Amino acid sequence: MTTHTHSYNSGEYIRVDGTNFSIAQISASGQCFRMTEQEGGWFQVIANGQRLRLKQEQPSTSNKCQKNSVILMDCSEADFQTIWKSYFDLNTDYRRFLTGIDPADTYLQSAVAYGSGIRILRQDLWEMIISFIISQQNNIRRIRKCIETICTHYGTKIDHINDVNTCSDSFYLFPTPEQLATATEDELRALGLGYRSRYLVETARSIASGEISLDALKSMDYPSARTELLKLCGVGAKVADCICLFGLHHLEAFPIDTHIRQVLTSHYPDGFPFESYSGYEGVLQQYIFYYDLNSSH
DNA sequence: GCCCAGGACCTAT
DNA sequence: ATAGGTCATGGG
Repeated sequence: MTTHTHSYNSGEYIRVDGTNFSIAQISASGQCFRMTEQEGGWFQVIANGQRLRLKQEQPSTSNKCQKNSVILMDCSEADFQTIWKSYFDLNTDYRRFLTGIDPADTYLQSAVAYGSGIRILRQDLWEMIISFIISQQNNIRRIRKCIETICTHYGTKIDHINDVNTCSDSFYLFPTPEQLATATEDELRALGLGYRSRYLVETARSIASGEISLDALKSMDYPSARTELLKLCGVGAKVADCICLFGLHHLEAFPIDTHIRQVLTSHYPDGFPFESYSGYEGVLQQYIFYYDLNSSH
């Protein structure tokens, strides 16, 4: 992976080469709900207290393999090195997870080939807790909508002024535990959060009060963190595993939702070979999920 | 109208 | 322990 810095009228952007990384696949993989497609092939993600714009350049040759494409990120070299490189988990070589699949497992081979370019992002723990409480018995489109709603009502507004044409451009950060703890159940229900409103209020207060410590969770191994997360209202086995995988980067967490359960029963009637992929089961889970959700096979 | 969407809680056995 | 009913909302 190599980077090059370029400047433009009011800042600089980074060209990243050789990442084996697909923005579109990450965006569609249902792990990062605040990563959205914009016009002209650009995406944006709001994370780490800021907004990043990014775009994948199509390879000029007829080879459309995204592994070798270039990614543009609207940020400084310093921010890329200290923030975004880690956020997108670009220091991890995913080939070691994907090249050792059992050749006889044609379904998993297909899933891994279909989703090559997906990575497990290193997202904010608190944001993952709330996001995946909202995700239960819900579809991705409405999950995104619900999250944007609580961001605009309880999160900090960030204003950007475009010097060229003086049009304002603003976005909202994900609310802090303290900010969300000011919400009432009735407020959230009025905003369309439904029966999950009570879960959000109680969990926000558990975290804001320190009853459950985010820092403590970050220092725990997977089994301990999972057990601790199950104490939160609205967090069951599946949501706890999503939080462990996406918010704590415990790659051995294997969330079993409706899609995964159906794949396991139809393609692995004798059991999924977890032992063969010990330590990174969750990476494969995400490839199976993406494949099942988007390939329409 | 019915069914489903990255399930969890509550209650009754 | 565990099985069944209930919970909001929006789209197909």
